[in-house]
Amino acid sequence: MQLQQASTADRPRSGGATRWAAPRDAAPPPQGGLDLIEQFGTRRLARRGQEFYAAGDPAQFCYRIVSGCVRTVGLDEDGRRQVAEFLLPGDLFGFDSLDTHHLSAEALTDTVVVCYPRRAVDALAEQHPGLARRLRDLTLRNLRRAHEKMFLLGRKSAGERVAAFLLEMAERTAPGAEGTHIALPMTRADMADHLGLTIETVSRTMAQLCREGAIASCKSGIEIRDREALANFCAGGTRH
Amino acid sequence: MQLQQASTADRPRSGGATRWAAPRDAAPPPQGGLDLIEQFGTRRLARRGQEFYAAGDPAQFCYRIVSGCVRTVGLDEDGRRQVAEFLLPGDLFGFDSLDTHHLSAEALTDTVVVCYPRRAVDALAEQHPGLARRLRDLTLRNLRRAHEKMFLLGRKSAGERVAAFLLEMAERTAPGAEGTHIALPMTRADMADHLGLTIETVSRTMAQLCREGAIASCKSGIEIRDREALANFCAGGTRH
DNA sequence: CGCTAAGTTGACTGTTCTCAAACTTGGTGG
DNA sequence: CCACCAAGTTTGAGAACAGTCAACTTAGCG
Repeated sequence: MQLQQASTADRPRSGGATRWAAPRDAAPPPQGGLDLIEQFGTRRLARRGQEFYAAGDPAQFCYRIVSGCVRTVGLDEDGRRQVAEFLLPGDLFGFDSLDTHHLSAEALTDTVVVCYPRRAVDALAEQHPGLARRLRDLTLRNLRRAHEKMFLLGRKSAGERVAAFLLEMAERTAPGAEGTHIALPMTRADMADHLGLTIETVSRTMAQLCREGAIASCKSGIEIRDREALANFCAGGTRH
Repeated sequence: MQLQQASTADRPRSGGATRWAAPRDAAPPPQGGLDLIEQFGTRRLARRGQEFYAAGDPAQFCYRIVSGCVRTVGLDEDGRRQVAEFLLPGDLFGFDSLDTHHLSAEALTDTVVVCYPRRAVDALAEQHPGLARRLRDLTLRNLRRAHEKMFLLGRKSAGERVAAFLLEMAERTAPGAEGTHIALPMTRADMADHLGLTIETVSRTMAQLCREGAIASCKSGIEIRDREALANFCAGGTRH
């Protein structure tokens, strides 16, 4: 399942754009100090289900998503799973590692990434304090998000978790828009393992949100019908 | 409740060592690139309950604990609380912030810290790539710990959470030692808000661990009686 | 067109929460 | 020194939320 470098490699500006590089879902290259690393980026395609790296692997590469969706996953000896994050076009991953990755990263859909050798990134950071700063800020933002997620997992009800998740996905894919279609490329099992619930509870909760008119379910996604109601649900919809 | 700078400030090497600077619980200054910032450190005493900073405050200082114990806390509008971490001598905090702190930090006991101005730390990091690297690694380790905690909160039972917490505290205060006294300077409420449980559940679970002989409770702490049993409890003690 | 994986729904169980009361503990002042 | 008080902790009984098990439906794919 490991990503094949040779077979899917693709020069950064090579003319042969595949359908994965279609402009409508392509994420722009990063701004700020991070554009320095762009010269070392290599474009790659990962098929649905392919693994970018496994937990414990040496951290050789970091990635930026151009199109598609990726999940980072932790697994314990009992087979219990925790999906740390879902990553969308524009998101970076694999930067948040020391010598080895402690989570695995897998493509949820066919995904195009730009891939940077860590060695080059680290060397560049040595010379450019601005880049080093950006990398630290990136990690700090991830840490902040992790703390918010800890709060979600430790202190929120099933309803609040699902509603918060849907709002987050909506915000990330179509900021501010109401009534638009939100793609949910992950399975119920992925959502459950992300939210600390079971697939049945996720399914039931989404059914309830439909019944109450907050969302409508389309195929492989939802539509936000009543953002207000969803946000409300976030802060104690089930609790009295 | 905000920490008073003037009244508690204390020059780094001033002779007037208070009882808080007693050598037996004093943590050594940091090694690696981090010792560079030591020249800017100022020693301070925070009384039990005092706040180093609140969520939303501009991030002006970062801290290293010399003795005592600190908690970082997130609070939401409903009054629900999440204790992100407990910090012990040698631990650093306040480094994991962007412009503002997103958690508050409070002293659990009378605590001596060394306090570094962020402005100086950042400026130093600009000039010393090694320090910048160390700061990023520090944040990365925090992120890794946050991910482990997410797993704990999302996927483990009450028994596993409490057992894991006690083992973690044991490991941090007396690595490898069995039968030693482990201080627990936090209240049951703090533990509950850290583990995503209620005080009653924490209390009941600890009572059960006592009954089973894994631990014994001393005043304001516990003694690990059977590390094996505790570790066992960690990985599915209540589950079949 | 049937196979498999994913999703839904229902009935039931159980862990954890809630509410309430009794019980420690530590500090304060008479 | 002891009584008192407040804060924290323990324990119990019952309720509720989410989990488990199982049947069924739907969707995707050869």
